[in-house]
Amino acid sequence: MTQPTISDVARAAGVSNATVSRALRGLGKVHPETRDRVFKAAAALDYIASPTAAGLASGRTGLVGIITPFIARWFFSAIMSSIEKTLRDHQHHILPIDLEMSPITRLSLTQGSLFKRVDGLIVINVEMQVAERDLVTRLGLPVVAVGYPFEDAPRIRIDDFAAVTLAAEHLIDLGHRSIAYLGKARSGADHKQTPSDRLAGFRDTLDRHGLSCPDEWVLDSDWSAFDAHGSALRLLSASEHPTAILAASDEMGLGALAAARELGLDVPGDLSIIGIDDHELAAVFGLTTVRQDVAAQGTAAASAMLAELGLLDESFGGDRIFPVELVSRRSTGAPASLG
Amino acid sequence: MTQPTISDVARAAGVSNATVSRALRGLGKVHPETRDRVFKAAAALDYIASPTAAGLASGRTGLVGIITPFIARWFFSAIMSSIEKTLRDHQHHILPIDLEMSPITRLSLTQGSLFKRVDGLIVINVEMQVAERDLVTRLGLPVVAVGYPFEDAPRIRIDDFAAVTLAAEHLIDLGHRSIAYLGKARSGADHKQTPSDRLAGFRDTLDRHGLSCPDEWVLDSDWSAFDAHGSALRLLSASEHPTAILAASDEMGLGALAAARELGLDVPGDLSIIGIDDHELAAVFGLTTVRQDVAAQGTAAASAMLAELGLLDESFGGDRIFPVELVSRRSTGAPASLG
DNA sequence: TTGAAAGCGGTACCAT
DNA sequence: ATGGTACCGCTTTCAA
Repeated sequence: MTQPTISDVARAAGVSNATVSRALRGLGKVHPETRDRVFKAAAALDYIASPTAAGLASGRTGLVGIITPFIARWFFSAIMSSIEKTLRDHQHHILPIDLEMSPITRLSLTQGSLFKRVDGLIVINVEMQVAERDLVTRLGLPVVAVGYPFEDAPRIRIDDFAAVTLAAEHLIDLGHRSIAYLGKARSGADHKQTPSDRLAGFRDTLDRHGLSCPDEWVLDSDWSAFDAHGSALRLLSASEHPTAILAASDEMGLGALAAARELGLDVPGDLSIIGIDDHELAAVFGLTTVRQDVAAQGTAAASAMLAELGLLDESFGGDRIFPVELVSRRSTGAPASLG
Repeated sequence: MTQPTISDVARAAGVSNATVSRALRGLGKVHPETRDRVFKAAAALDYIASPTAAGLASGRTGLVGIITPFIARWFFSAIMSSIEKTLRDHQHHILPIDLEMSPITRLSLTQGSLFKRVDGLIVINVEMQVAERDLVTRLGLPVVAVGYPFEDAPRIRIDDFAAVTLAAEHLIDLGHRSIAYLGKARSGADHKQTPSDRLAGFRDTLDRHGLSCPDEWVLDSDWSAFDAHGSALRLLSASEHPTAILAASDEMGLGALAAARELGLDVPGDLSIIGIDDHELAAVFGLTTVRQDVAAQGTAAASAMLAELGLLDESFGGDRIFPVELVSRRSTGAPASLG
């Protein structure tokens, strides 16, 4: 029940604690024979070093905090999965914080012990609060930002503006002139950079093409499929509705798709729908979208963190903008009025 | 840059380290006036205790490991979100491990430092390997199981067998006699308890009603919507197909729904589809399903862990089986042949 | 109620 | 290449 410590291994191998430590961590400067004895002794005792003790002594915990506005949504769980796997390959663990419904609880990030128990922070699409930035600075914590920028920390992202542009121009090229937008952020959301960039891109593209979009066709959403479904239902039930909907995410696009079918609209005949992301279900339901590679972004974020921690030869830094790509499927086509 | 330690606070408050420690943790046995001085000093210095040092000294890290077969799938990300929030309310953090694609890497759980850095383990729907069970025992780590059982650890789950029974009988009640099943686990998956329980429930229900299901109507799946979509497409393209599909999860049910629409089948006229879970998109697409409350299960799992750690007054333990409920929507109805 | 001091289990610098 | 030995910063008896 009582675990073997480094001293037990040292005694068994007939060497000092220091040597055991070096040998087990592969620090060189250890005679191969000694190294062998140490490994044998450690194995015989089923020795596992205490990460806590090592952390206290070395100042490195092997933990990376992940701050996200949601855990349970497509982009966030997908990127977390990929970050976790990459970090684990380098003996690091993630310590995720789900900000959803925690406007107040964020105190716990600074007051509580999160920041003091991690070696670094990956911040996914949220803005750090003042107290949080202060503490990060004071602790000298390395930060990697995904989406929303953080000071001059390395940043991983797609060009949201360009992604929407791609989506909007796809619709425009098909002949659509009246296009609704689904996914304007509600005020107070923690998650806002992506929503606002995408909306800006939409407006800009319409402008450049001499088109406009009435306010009532720019739909609020909390970015859930459920909420989007309701909004789309309302939009499409009106006497006059647009010939296309650009949804700022596939989850919302799927909500719109379901709404259209529910109302008996032909897609894309009566209504074209395009999303952004390339959610697994977009392919399944034939939703046209602008694809981003989330797993690659996760790997990049994790690598950037490892680099910040000096654990990688390569160095990252700066902005890494991942490409996006139009994936044309069955939910978009020329408006029937043209056909 | 150099952080204040407990000694700095002690000095500033004119008391000993021990008193600071007690005061800050609210351990009673501290004079209110002293307590005040300590708090003021701590605040003035922006003192935050080192969790690592506290962990080493106390033997408790405040970390709970979460072992799951996937992070990026509906059930798993949803329950993780809820576990994280509950645990965080009690000053604990989660340390998730994504087993997906890591058949070998599981070594890292024991060899690597996961088990030695957590106070307990929540194991979600995976079977622990021998080395893992051994280590858990040796370390005396408390375990809470979700779904797949672990020795006599507290267990949180729904009755998968009953859930499928509910789904199958719904179809049978509607008049279906030829029902396909989607979601037989492929061999080698880490995630298997739920798949096998659900399949068993399906077979049993059919038996009890004197029905049978040919092998080619029991479809393999890795439980992704994408894979299910492909299987359903194949099934429904055959010259003769069932009047209903029971999908072992909503993600798969949605895949089947998309396939049916793609082939121009009327749902539920030509084909009824029922899922299990009540995924957000099930409501959106009108998929009939058997609902389970994942957030409640997450809260329960977290509470059970806190109880195991002696941090809660109430005690959990034993099996907690959460209720499921049929949610009838538009994807199921009587088979056309009856109408 | 408070303080002194011995750990907790490693790491890393300084010698040798 | 190896050993000695101060820490790392907090918790927890044991005494006072």
